[in-house]
Parts: sequence; structure tokens; C-alpha cells
Amino acid sequence: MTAPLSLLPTTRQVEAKNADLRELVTQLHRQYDAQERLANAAFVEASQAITANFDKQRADIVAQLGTAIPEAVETALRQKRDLELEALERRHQEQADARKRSFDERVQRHMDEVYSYINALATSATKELLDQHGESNGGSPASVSSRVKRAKLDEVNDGISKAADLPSQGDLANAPQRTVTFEEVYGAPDKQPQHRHVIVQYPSGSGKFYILRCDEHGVHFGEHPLRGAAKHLASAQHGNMTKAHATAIATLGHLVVGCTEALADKNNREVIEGFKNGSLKIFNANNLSMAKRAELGFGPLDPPSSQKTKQSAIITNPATCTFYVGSVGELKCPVLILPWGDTLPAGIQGTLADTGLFREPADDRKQQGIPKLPKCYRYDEEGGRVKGILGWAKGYEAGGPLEKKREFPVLCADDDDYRKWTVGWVKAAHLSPLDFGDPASRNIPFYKAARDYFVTRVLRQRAVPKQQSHDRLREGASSHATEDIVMKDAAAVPNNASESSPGRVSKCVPIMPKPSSTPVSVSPATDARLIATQALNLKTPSRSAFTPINAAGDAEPSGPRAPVQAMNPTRGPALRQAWAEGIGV
DNA sequence: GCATGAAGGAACCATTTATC
DNA sequence: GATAAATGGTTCCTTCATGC
Repeated sequence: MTAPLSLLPTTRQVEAKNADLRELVTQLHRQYDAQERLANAAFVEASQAITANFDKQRADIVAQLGTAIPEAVETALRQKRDLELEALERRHQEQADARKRSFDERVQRHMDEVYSYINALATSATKELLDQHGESNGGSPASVSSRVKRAKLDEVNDGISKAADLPSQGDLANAPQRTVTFEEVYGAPDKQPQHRHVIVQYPSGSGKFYILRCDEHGVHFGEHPLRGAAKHLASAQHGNMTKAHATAIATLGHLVVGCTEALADKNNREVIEGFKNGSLKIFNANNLSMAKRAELGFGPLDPPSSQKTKQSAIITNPATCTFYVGSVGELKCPVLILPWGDTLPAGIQGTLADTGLFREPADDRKQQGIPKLPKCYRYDEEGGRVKGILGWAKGYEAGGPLEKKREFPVLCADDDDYRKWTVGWVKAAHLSPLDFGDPASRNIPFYKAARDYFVTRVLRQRAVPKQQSHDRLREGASSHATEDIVMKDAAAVPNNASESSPGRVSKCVPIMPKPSSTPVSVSPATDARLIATQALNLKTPSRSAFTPINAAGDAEPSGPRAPVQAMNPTRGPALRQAWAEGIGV
């Protein structure tokens, strides 16, 4: 029995070296996490500063001029802001990548160094052990007590596995990479721990004590931490790992240094009593809201597996004046992302406000069938009336926890006749790219109408200077009467007597053809209202500007939408309901 | 054969989120 | 604001392996 004991100094050396590594890696982790939190906070702050600067410059100009800000200036300011935001985001990402690379390299360098050291020790000690038994047993390794040899080799390998983080070799998987002192767990008179934990001895009678917590997800466990941790590992957050207690220790265990059975009992009595009488709470970041999680430095909850693919492709920053596919289940149609201000680049004269998407917050939108304004924006309001979008609301900014829940103003290509298209809001999760050059895109409903619109109206606007575009639209009133579009401001136009359902206003606001008799006005918005008002007095097709096209089922007025249904017989109430649910219109 | 411990399933509860 | 759905932690139970 003397030979195996000769390995003990080696084991101690291995464990000492391994402990050093664990401490080092823990420190590196802490430094890295702190750096990330600071960098993220700085990024959010810088984003908000850019947006605030944009708002301020815009407000200053308006104050100086005393009139509405010129479109060219507005566009220039917006482009400048967008460029600054893009540059900021790019720098932030590059710096984050660099920090991660540096961290990984430092950890790997230390682990390689320790692994080489331990490997050399293990090789040397094992050779020495075998040599000793070879001398006393005629050189036959088989004569060595396999149990003793196995135990001692395991001891050595245990150290190796800790250093090399290879928890796949049976008992070796129990080796944790983290340590914590008993004082840190139990607390000291001058420093109480932020969270109290039950200490478990694992394996039973081994003299090794652990607390279990998941730092990655901010999850702490209650009276039965082993079972709680095992269940947590078996959840989707950890890829449905096994519920094995050894895995729980190896993955979430923190070895409590300086703990004895008596100390563990003392700690556990107090903690369990605290849990029972309510004086101690079990912290679980999974039970916090997304905003609170972000505030505390935890990432968003992993989406359900069924949503992972979908969410990974969420478009949170779609290009304006570009067609995407808006999808609700298997129902799709092209949608054109509208600019926040001037909608001329999208081929629509006027501004986003002229579309009628904004209504007074105080009015009863729900009763009138108009959707609530998305919460993702800060709105420019005057006298309770929304005039436009100022920027992203808190949490929805780039990199914010709610970025994926953004909604965007769109023109829905839901008819072959673009003059019957509607405007509404579409969620980021329901957007996907639309490639007009992809033959597969031809299967998307109204693909051709969208493509024609894009070529004849959007690209046309890009090809001519802005002022000319406005002039062209106005001049076109005579020569392209049925081609040009102005937005009808639903808020400004009274319900026409011809409405089949007075008081029921569409969730979507259709765009209207510009009549040839339209007078040229100074303000595009005013122009749009005038035209729209007159348009309602014209003998337009049976479809009215305020047709509740998304009204579900039997509630839908039969007259106004009938032509569309006749053109697209597949568009029944279910489809419209799906759209109403999906694009928030 | 019995006792014990571990693994895993299922029910229950708490919480968040989405929808109406 | 109410409700349903989804998710995760806790608890209880059954099954199985192991040691005596």
C-alpha cells in the first residue's frame, strides 16, 4: 500500500495548479463580463445621444425657421443620424469581437500551459508507480491491485480533467471549475451574501461541499438545489441536458472551500428556515421581465425551440422604400417599408402622418377599428395629435432588449391595383426579404403588382432629384391622373355619407387615386387632404376610402371590399383576420 | 430479498408574454 | 384588464441499479 501513496504529492501538485487555473479563469470571466456590461451601457448611451442630437437639431431648425422643416434638410439630418448610428454599431461590434477573441486566447493559453504541466506530472507519476510494482511483482502490471491503481490514476486524471475541462469521463465529470469560500456562502458580520444557498455534499460522505447556481441565466435554487439544478439543465436553456446530479455538480456546482459537515448543516438550517418563513427569496432571473433582465445584465430568454429559426432571421432594421414579404403563417404579401417622414421616396406624395396611421391617442381607436400605435416609437405630438415619429422608444433602440419587437409602417401590396393598397404596421418578426430577381418570389401573391410599383414609382423617385419628384407628381396631376398617389389623411377627412358603416373606420387606410382636377397646393400634406376630400366626393369605384377591409367575418360591410374579393376569391375573412393579427392593422 | 440512491416522468404552480 | 399559452422550477412518484 506504500506505492499508491507515493502519488499523493503529485495529486496535490495537480490540484494546486488546477486551483490556480480556476481562480485565474474566474478572474478573467469577471473582467470580461464587466467589460461587456460597460461597453453595452456605453453603446446604448451613445445611440441615445445620437438620436437626441438629431431631435435637437431638428427642433432648433424648426424654431429658427418658424415653419415646417424643409424636406431636404430633414432628409439630410436623418441620413446623418443613420450613418452615425451605423458607424457606432459597427464599432461596437468590432470592439466586442476583439474583446471576445482576446478573452478566449488568454483562457486557452493558460489552460494549455496547465494541461501540459499536469500531463507531464501524470505521466511521470504513473511511470513511477508502474515501475515500483514491476520490481516487486516480476514486472507484471497485471499483478497490481487494479482497484488501488484505478483509484490513484483516477486521482491524477481527475486533476487533468479539471484543467482540461473534459467532463465526459465518468466520475471526472464531477469536477467543478469554480470555487467559493464558506464565508462567501454563509456571510460575514460585515458582508452578507447577495443570495443564500443550500450547501450539498456530493458525493454523499465525500467531504466535498457545493452550492449550485447558474450564473449564465441568473438562476438560484431552493431547498433541493441538486434536483433543481438538474431540472434546470434539462430545460431548453441548456439544450435539454441530462438530469444526472453529477452533471449538475460539474456544470453548476461551486466547490465551497473551508466547509465542513457541521458548517453546512448550520448554513442549511438557516437558509431553509428563511425559505420557509419568507425572509429569504430564491432569485431566478428567468422570472423577470425582459427589460429587467437586460437592466441586470442578463441576456434575453432563449426563445422556444420552435421559434429559434424564425427569430434568428428577424429583420429589425429594414431598409425604407424597399419591398419585403410580410408573412402570417402561410399567408404572404409584399409590403413596402415606408419612411418615417416624407413618403415621396416610396412613391407616395405626402408624409407618413398623411396616411392616417397616426390618430389622436385620446380618441377611441379600438372602437373605430384603428390599431393602437406601436409602443416601439417615441412620437412627435402636438396638442394630443401625433405628427410623426421621433425615434425608438426605450428598449427598442439598436441592441435593446425589445429590438426584435419593433413594428414598421408599411404599404401592403394586397391587391393587383396599387391604388387599392392599404397602409398599416407590420411586426419585425413577420418580415422576410423579397428578391424580385428570385423566381421563387413569383409565387408570392401580388408579386407582379409590387414589382411594377417598385420599378415605376420607387425607382423613378430615386432617379430624379427630390424637388423634381414633387413637381413631377404635382404636374402629373394632369397627365398621369390615375397613376399618381397621394395619401388620404383619415384623421382629417370626415366620414363620407356614402360610407356603408358610418363611424367604423378602417384599420388600414387605403391609398387613393389622385383626380385630374386636383389643384396644386403648397404643402404636400394639405394637398393630400384636399385631394382625398375631393376624392371622396367623386364617383369612385364601389370601394370607399374607409372600407374596413380587415374586419373579420360577417361584420364586414359587403359593398366596398367586394371588388377585391371578386378579383381574389381566395381572400376570405380568415385571411383578413390573419392579416389583422399579423400585421397589426 | 431488501434498502438505498439516482434518473426520469408527470403534475402542479408561478411567471411572462401574446392576444383580445 | 382578462385570458390563454408557453416556459421553467419544485415536488412527488416510479423504475432501475447497486450494495449488503
